[in-house]
Amino acid sequence: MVPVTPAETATADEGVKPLRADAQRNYDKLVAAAREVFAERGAEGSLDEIAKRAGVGPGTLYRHFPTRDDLIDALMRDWSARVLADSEAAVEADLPARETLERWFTDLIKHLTLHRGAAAKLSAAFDDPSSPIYRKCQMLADANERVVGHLTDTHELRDNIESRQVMRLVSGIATVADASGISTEEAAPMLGIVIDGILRDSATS
Amino acid sequence: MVPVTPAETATADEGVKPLRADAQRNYDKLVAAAREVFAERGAEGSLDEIAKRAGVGPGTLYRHFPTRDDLIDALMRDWSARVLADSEAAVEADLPARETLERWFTDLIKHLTLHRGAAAKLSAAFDDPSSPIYRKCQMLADANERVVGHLTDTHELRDNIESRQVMRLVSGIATVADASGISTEEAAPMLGIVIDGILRDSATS
DNA sequence: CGACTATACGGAGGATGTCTCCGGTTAGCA
DNA sequence: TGCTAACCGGAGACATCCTCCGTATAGTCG
Repeated sequence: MVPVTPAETATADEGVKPLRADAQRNYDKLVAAAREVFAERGAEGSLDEIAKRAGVGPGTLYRHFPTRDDLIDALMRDWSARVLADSEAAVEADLPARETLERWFTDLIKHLTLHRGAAAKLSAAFDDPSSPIYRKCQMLADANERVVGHLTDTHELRDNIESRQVMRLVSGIATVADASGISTEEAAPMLGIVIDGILRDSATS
Repeated sequence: MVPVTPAETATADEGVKPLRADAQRNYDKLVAAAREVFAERGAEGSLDEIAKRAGVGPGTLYRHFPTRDDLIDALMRDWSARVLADSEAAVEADLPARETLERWFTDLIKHLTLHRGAAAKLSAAFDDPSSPIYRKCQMLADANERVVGHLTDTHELRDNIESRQVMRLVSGIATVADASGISTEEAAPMLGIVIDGILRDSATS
């Protein structure tokens, strides 16, 4: 089990005391248990269950993670890096605009549906700076801006397309797909409409 | 307080016994209380609180409405009629395609965000025939099909646009707008993208 | 009108989940 | 080895969902 400290999460790495050995152990066990439970039961899985499965009291869980979102935030550590990588890959592949978008949006939805209920949580936190996962939303928005911005620079998108709105739109698709249990492939037609809606010269089918 | 019986909800009106007078009274009080609580606290408001506010025991609530969605269904009685009317009005206004869609989508979002959390519930029930509000989703889908189908008939949309997908897409926008607390006006750019994505000759801005 | 019965009421209480408080424990250090 | 700040853990207060069943009453029939 790779030790993962809160320090790694913090933006400014200064001033964050290292955890005591036992605290670090429990922290890691909690994150692992949370990953399990959220995978099984979705983002609304029981927190006491997570504590129990980590072999730890509820108090310990709440000390490390005051809110549910703090816990979700913690288990999205490496997630950010993957999102970033995918957005860069999409730009660098240098495919035609349509394919770039198809690829990136598919990735985006994959990341948004990390587990059941995740898409809804991310969507909700998108405009709420006080949310513990707000930072993750910004990551997503930045990654999306990288791809959309690139296509804007090459004049392949209509004028006045804001990446923020595109981000919201795709979040919406992910949320609906997640909530109604339809697969990523089944969501493709919706992505197609959005792509047609932002591409400049989108040949009338 | 206008008496509203479950009979009015049922599709087939045969075989539904009329309620006893006291039962009818409680039914109405529960619907009124639910309307209040859902308006205040959203679709996740406490059911016990609704019972209490109706001056009725929890048992009575659960007898009339086995699930939360049955209750939500009940207080959307006249809602269906309004949705229907708006879709017909949109078609009959006979405006240019873009304006027709702008108008209809705005109405649609208004109906989907009946109260906080409603959009998410409707989105989730869209593909779940066992849900008590599935029927309401079909209403919505039919109304949307009326508008989108009309524009398809007049060849104003791209080929292969399925009204079902459009419906999902707009539900997604409504869900995100609701969850992140952005207003209907702020959602307009997203609707614009969708409209551009389905209109045949959508001039590149 | 009085009695009978199907129907409906209501609230006590079990099950589950969230979150806190504080007496007891232990890691790290001198 | 002993001290202390940091940490643990679980009892329990509180909220919410939902059920069960003894009690009450509306509607009906003689």
